[in-house]
Amino acid sequence: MKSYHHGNLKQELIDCACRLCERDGYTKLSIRTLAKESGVSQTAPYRHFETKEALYASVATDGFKKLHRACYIDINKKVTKKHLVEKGCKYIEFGLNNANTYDLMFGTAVGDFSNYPELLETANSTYENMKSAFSKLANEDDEAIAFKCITLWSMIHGLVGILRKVQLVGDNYEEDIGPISTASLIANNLEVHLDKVVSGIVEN
Amino acid sequence: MKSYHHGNLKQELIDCACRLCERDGYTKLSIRTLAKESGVSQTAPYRHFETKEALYASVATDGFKKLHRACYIDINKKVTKKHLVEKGCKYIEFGLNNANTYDLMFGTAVGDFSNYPELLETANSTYENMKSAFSKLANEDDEAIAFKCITLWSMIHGLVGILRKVQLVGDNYEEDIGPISTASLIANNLEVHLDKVVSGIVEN
DNA sequence: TTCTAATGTAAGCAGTGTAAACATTAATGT
DNA sequence: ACATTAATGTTTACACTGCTTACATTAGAA
Repeated sequence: MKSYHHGNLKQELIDCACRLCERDGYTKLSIRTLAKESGVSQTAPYRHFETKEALYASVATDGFKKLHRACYIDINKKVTKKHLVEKGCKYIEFGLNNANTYDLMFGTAVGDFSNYPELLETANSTYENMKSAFSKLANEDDEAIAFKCITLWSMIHGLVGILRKVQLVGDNYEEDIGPISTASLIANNLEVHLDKVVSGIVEN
Repeated sequence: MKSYHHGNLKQELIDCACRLCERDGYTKLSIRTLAKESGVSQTAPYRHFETKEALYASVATDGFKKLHRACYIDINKKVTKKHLVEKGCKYIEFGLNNANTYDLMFGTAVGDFSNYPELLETANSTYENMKSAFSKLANEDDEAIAFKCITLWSMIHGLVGILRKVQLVGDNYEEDIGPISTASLIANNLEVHLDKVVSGIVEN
């Protein structure tokens, strides 16, 4: 005997969307199947998400929250280079292990974050934390710090993209030391690799 | 008096698709409108592209060709660090100026390049050229070179992604030295920035 | 208890990718 | 030169999509 009102539909839709997006990729997600999954009519989701992009924004927000948790550096304690390396690894692991969600977060499916304040704020919180970490590590002006942030962030972000892409490219590029084996090599020695990268930035 | 057969439909479809993908983003492209644009029936494109993904693959291939042209380093002449910096800039500029095509090339719209031999080959040619450049620059074993390639590539690729994303994130994040202004600063001083990055890799 | 806003449903529109059956024409082998 | 075949085009149709509109139910405020 189910009641007319669901009671907790919005959250259930988000949870379900997160699961399906990560499992099948966000392009495969349809509002209709999502509604069916929650045992509700086709158009019910529109009471909670004006457009599909808004739904995507919620999934992306959830992703940024998880990313933030995985990479958070405690600013109250002493910050070391080791922290940045370690959390950089976590970031990359998140990107590789949640590839489809990562696409949603950094792709163009959600056009302008400004339209989704929570998404904007959550996305920026990761950046802010990184910035604070850098400012704890060395005494520099804001511009220099922001510069280092963007640099490290782009390196980490790029590594996620390339490692994924190179593996997607498939097996029939069978050189002895092809990009695939090299990528695996890096992926399996992330810490070593990141240590060099971070050193280059910190000791700039 | 147009004839039943178009004559050059495949190429026209590709050209048109490239244009529309770059203008509106590949998600907005539909096979039907593409057909209409070429004055041909809705299903005619399927004689030349088995699926929409195959069409995307053609657009991506075209993109990689352009990218390759923009970044090509002549291996027969002496290769210097300056070349890598310069071509790295070209790469980033390509990514920023052809953002939608770039998404198609490095996103997940085309799942496995192995299914599209020309795409695979074209995509790898850029990598190969970079590898050759590195091997000309210093005498090292293949693994070390491949390593440097992936490193530089991921840094460049990441910079494209972050610079774009940060700008997408919008204006209402109005710190004095926020990520947006910093990103612009980097974008406007690409050569300086890349010089540091490349130096770090070359003099590893 | 009444009224209103929030949340649900039903029906339907315009658009999509793509499959199947058929039409026309270019290319090819004898 | 002509018949056959393969390539390339059209028509029709299916199942699916995001989203709109009009209406139904109900929770919570007045």
